[in-house]
Amino acid sequence: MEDKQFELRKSKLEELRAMGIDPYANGFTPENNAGELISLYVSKSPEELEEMEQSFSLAGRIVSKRDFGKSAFFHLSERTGRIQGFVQKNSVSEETFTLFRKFLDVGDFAGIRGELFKTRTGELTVRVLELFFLTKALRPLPEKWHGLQDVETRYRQRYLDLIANERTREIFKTRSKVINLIRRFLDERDFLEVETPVLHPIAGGATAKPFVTHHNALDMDLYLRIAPELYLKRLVVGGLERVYELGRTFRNEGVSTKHNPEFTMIEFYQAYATYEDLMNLIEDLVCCVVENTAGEMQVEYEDKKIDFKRPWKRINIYDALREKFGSEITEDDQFLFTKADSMGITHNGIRGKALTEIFEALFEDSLLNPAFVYGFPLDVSPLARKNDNDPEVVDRFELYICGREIANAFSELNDPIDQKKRFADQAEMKKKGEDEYHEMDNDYVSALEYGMPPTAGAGIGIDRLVMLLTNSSSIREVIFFPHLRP
RNA sequence: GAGCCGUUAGCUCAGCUGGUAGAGCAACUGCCUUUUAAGCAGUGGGUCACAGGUUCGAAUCCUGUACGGCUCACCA
Repeated sequence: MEDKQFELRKSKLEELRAMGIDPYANGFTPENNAGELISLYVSKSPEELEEMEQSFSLAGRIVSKRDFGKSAFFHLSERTGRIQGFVQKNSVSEETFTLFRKFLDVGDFAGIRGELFKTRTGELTVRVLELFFLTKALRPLPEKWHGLQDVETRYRQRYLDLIANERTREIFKTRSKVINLIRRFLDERDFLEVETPVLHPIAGGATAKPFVTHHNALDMDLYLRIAPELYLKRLVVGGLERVYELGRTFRNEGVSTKHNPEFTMIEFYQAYATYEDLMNLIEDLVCCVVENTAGEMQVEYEDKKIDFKRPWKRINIYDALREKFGSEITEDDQFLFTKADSMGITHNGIRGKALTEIFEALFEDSLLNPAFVYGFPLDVSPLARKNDNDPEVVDRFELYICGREIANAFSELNDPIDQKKRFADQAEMKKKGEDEYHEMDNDYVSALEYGMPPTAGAGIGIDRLVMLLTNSSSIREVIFFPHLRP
């Protein structure tokens, strides 16, 4: 049997139609909003409000009702906040009063017109003079005090989560704000926002497994992008010296509290800059975002306190490892691989992989406050420029906050011959079973052959940044519709 | 992919070592013209995730499946 509350609300809807009232009426345009009325009039005295004789109109969802028989209170919720309304038998027509009492349920949308007054308890309230039925909700809202708790329902029916839980609304407001701040920050510095393909013939720009899709007319497989990097750098070749793209990226990997198959990343590229310039830029950018969302330079995350105070620590991977194990770790392959094996690290004989994995295993968790980790080995950085002093490492860094990688950046490799060789080396590894390694991208190499100015670029994981700023322990809390099994 | 935990009314949750289902909110019917978790009296509402099994008897024990959560693995 169909649910009773649903059937009842449906029959109310039919009755409304029979009475000539459209339960999904259009055309009511509110002239005011709750936030505005509260900020303008909350401090007025009851007498001042009484004298005003001004009428206001609002529209929103009815989120609570307290019925006294001949009068009733309710709360109306909309974009700017919520405000209390009061319906009195004497102040409205018979029809309106019945409409409110018998037909308007919690969850429905209504428009109201009325005047402001203060209740005995001092709450600013709209005395309803006219009521407009806007939308019938056929299903009841989640419970009023506990809200919606069930995690699965919160993710699958995010609209209910947003209706019921203030915190969820705040998280997503912060998310929007973060994105907006980043755009403004880069726009002010003369970066150009661009859009590059999501469908790639070759999945490049990162070390990750791609989603595969198929173009029917061309009868060819295409990959959802794992990074926009190689296209953005083609634009730098084209003379767009400062570009950024903020958008969705897809990686066909495991799902966890820190991984969603589609996630939001910003990448930006600046010609005539080095990775060190980008450390400073990212410090500026993240601090700007933190200051304008948290309001201070410290952020509570889980049981920790993250301090964004500058300057941020800069840690060299090789130095850190030598300090821990002595110089053998970087000079003696035997020592390195034995160490890696003893720590249960899979490296497949790739030096750089062993080094970075050992570093991560040992130091990642200790990097609470923002820290730039640099000195990455060349063989795990096929798109980064070689360091001028040490050809085994590249001019690359990662930003860690709270033990998590938030950003990755480097001076770009703009030597086409070196790039071609790096791709070839990667393709060689790929053959050996490292299937997430790059394949040869001749089209990109030929772009470099036309000359890319010295450039540095960075990618920042927006979801992870928002997690830190909203004290969210799972990436699913900061993505409206996270990936779940259907 | 592995381990652990969970799934009971629209929502939030109880339900003990097995005896056939309970509360609050929501809903419904009354009463109530300043409440805000309004109040009072009454009523209805369940394929206990699904499928098997054990048992005289299963929400409860066992097995499997689905979905979810956490941890680990994988992974920028």
